[in-house]
Formats: sequence, C-alpha cells, structure tokens
Amino acid sequence: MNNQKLYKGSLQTIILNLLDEKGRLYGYEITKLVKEQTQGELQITEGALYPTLHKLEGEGVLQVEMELVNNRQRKYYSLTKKGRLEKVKRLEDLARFLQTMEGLIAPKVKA
Amino acid sequence: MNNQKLYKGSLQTIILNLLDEKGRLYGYEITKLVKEQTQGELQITEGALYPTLHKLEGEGVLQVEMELVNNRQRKYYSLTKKGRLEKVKRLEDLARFLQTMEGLIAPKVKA
DNA sequence: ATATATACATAAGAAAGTTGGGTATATTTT
DNA sequence: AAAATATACCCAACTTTCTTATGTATATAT
Repeated sequence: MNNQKLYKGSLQTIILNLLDEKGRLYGYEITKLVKEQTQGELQITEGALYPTLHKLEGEGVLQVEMELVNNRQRKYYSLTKKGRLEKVKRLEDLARFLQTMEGLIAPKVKA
Repeated sequence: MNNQKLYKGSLQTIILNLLDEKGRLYGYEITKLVKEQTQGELQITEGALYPTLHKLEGEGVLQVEMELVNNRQRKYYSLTKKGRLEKVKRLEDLARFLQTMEGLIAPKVKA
C-alpha cells in the first residue's frame, strides 16, 4: 500500500470491471470490496472514489439508483450500455499495459 | 498507445530499470529505446522525460556526465548508489502492483 | 533549400489523485 | 449514558504527473 502512485490512472478501470462483475454496488461498498480483494494492498480513498463515480455518471457510463437501507441513503451504481462497451475497451487497454510493463521490467524472465 | 493514462506513475520506474540494465543513457536515447522495446506502445514525451530526469538527479538518484558527440551536447545519466537502492524498491512496488491488478481484473483466469 | 532527425529545455494547463475536512445515522465499546 | 467506531454520502485545497505547445541549435537526408 505504499505504491499508490502506480494505481493512478487505473481507478476507473477497476470500478468498471467490478460493476460488471457484481451487477451493482454503492460507493462505500466498492472501497471495502477492493480492499478485501487486494488483501489491503489497494485502499481507494473516498476523496478519489466519489468524484470519479460522479464523472462516470456524467459521461453516461454509469447509472444510479437511490435506496434507503437501515435509514441510510445508498447510491447504487451500475453500468449503462455505453458503460459495458467502455469496460471492454478499458480492459483491453489494461491487458496491453500489463503486458507491456512486464515486457519492460523483466525481459530476462521472458527470454 | 491510446492508454497513456495507465502509464501515469510508472515513468520513474521505467527509467531507473532501463538505466540499471544499460549502464548509462542520454535522454533522447531513452525515448527511442522505450518506443522500440515496446513496439511503439509506449511513447515517452520529452515534456515528461526531461523534468523527470532533472527531478531524479536532484534527489541524488541519478548522476550526469556531459559529452560532446558530433558537435551535439549529450547528457548521459546513470544510477547513483542511492539510485540502485531506489530501483530495487521501485521494481518491488511495480511487481506487486502488476500482481494486484492481474488479480483484480482476472480472478476467473486465476481460479 | 527544405524537411527531418538529433538533442536539449521550459511553461501552461489538464487529469487524477491525496489530505483533510464536513454531515448524518447506526452500532459497538467503555 | 457517553464515547468511539462503522456506515454512507460529499467537497475543496493542494500536489504530482503528465500533455501540449513551444523554443533553441546542429546534422543529415530529400
């Protein structure tokens, strides 16, 4: 969790992928899920998450449903049609990025 | 080369690793090498590169030797002792990051 | 003669985070 | 009962890192 710099740029991809897997999630839930799934390695801060969700919603990539649970307001996000297309593109980009980085930092391992 | 956002945060690591491999390189050479080694996937812009080299030099991670070749000034960069230590740390961080991202985006592949 | 390649550099702005607040309710601990 | 923690949302100031657009200068290719 000390290499947060590297995660810069991948937050949107992570969100799109998670929402595609889970169907719908609310913000707070996303932070907990990611922390759990990465064994604490990645801590998404709320200061980063909420603005990103609003941005993706504004772009028509995400849609929102409000729900009152336990007298607390939740905003459930899910992918729109556009969001599902965008998610495919992002995952392709990420896969290529990961491949490239592995090729760059460990060419000896490959050979 | 349309997923540049993802590379945000990894430029310093790439530079440190390349310099460790090659011994010494000058700036322009780094852009050409990376482009070549990534089959054009990653284009390091000079606007990003030069300030980064200066920053790393300022931190004592890199050292410079000036050389006049073909009547053109080159600035050869190489790792300092501190730089070699820093490089190890950065590569560890990067490896963990890559692992985490693979785990996040392809849990089905792993299982 | 002109365009491209080599080789350095900076500065304005955009993008995407961190940090540090704030509000409100529910649950757990002291 | 009071205090602390967890749940659930939000925003604003600031920082880091990169893009885009320049600028300078020499060498080589068209």
